[in-house]
Amino acid sequence: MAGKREQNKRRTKLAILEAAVRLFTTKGYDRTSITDLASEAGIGKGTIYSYFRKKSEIFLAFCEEQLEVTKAAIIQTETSPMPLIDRLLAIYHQDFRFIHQNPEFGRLLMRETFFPLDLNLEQSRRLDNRYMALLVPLLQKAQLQGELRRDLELTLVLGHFYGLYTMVVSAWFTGRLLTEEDVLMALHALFEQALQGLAPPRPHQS
Amino acid sequence: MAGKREQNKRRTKLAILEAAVRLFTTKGYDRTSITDLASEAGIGKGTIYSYFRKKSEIFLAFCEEQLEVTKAAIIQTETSPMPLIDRLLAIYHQDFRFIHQNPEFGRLLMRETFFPLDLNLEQSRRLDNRYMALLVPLLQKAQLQGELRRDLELTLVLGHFYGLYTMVVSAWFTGRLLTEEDVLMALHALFEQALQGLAPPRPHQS
DNA sequence: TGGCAAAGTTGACCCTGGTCGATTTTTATC
DNA sequence: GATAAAAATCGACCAGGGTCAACTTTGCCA
Repeated sequence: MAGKREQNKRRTKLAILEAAVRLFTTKGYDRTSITDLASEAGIGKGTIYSYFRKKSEIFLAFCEEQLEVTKAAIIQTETSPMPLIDRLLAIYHQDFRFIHQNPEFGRLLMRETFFPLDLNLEQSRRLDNRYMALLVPLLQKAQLQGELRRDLELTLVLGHFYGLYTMVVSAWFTGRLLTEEDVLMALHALFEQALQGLAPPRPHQS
Repeated sequence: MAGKREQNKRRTKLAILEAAVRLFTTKGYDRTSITDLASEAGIGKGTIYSYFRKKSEIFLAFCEEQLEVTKAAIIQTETSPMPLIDRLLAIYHQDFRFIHQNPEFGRLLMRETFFPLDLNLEQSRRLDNRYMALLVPLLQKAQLQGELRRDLELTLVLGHFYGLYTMVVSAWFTGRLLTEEDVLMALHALFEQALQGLAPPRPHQS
């Protein structure tokens, strides 16, 4: 039997993750204690800590799983022939839907992603590198089609949009934007601004 | 003695805050327990909770105090006659200096400000309403001087810049940007992008 | 197979944030 | 000043995250 040890480890980790899915979605993250998690997974409390360093790490792993759905949805929109702005809006809308439906998870996820407290660096980075991989091709295409300046570094462009999205989500979390509709409108306005520029159009240059 | 009660309350609250300044700056936030705080302030543990609802609230109050310095520095730059982008950069640079020097506080502050967990809503809102009050006049002036489109809602413009700033700070926290210099350069590039627009300049419109 | 080292598991334990009812202090009223 | 209501203080207590030294299982080799 090739590696009983490995096999067990994989099974235990899976059990923890499954327990997490079950308990987090029913009781919420805060209301789920490590002890709960352990007994639901049928293992001892200490064992959990030989698979995850902190509770929040379990949470991130959980989120990664949940986000696969979103990711799939995003990939779908990717091939449709719309103007860049609409594509971006569709994608971020998709993302926001998840947050809107799971505010608790969304909040914690964004907290950890943007201002990570633990040493989740690799993990948190992996999480939004996914976005990079997803969006960069889209931006490249937009460049080719003349919807986007070609002299810009795509990383920065991506950061630009992502920053605006973050700001809007934060505004929703803090109650400055109330409905899903508000969020979308604000996002649209900001993206429009970003594309057209905040400075008045030059009379004609060159 | 007009209101011994009020007097005592004020004194106690001050004592807590002073203890917070002393302990947070020497031991850090996490390493300072509520009990530490209480004994340093010369009061009982429970008393703290009749002045602050959560530990994080003490922290925010502490930050508000620390940020007065930054605020003052910002006000100074406000009257100098530079192009909008340089002014903005100066301001955010100032702000980042605080974060750079106090990463732990900066991180927690931004976490609470953007994705508040407790019911700090009023407090967290107050914190960045300050920025509004500070920056809006600057933007208005820029509008008058033709550096900024006049058809834009200033709230959105402000959100735009703030969002970009946040993104850059987050990139620093997550190790994507390493030095203070990197941060400034990225911020400059993003602001430039925002002003000029991401879309290619229209040949000539209207 | 026997036996031993390494890997993995465990729950008692520690510490901390936050609660709560009992106790003390202040104010108002007579 | 006496007294009662209201406000404020307090620390024992609780629950949860995280640690660790003892213990069990697995893999390996003679």
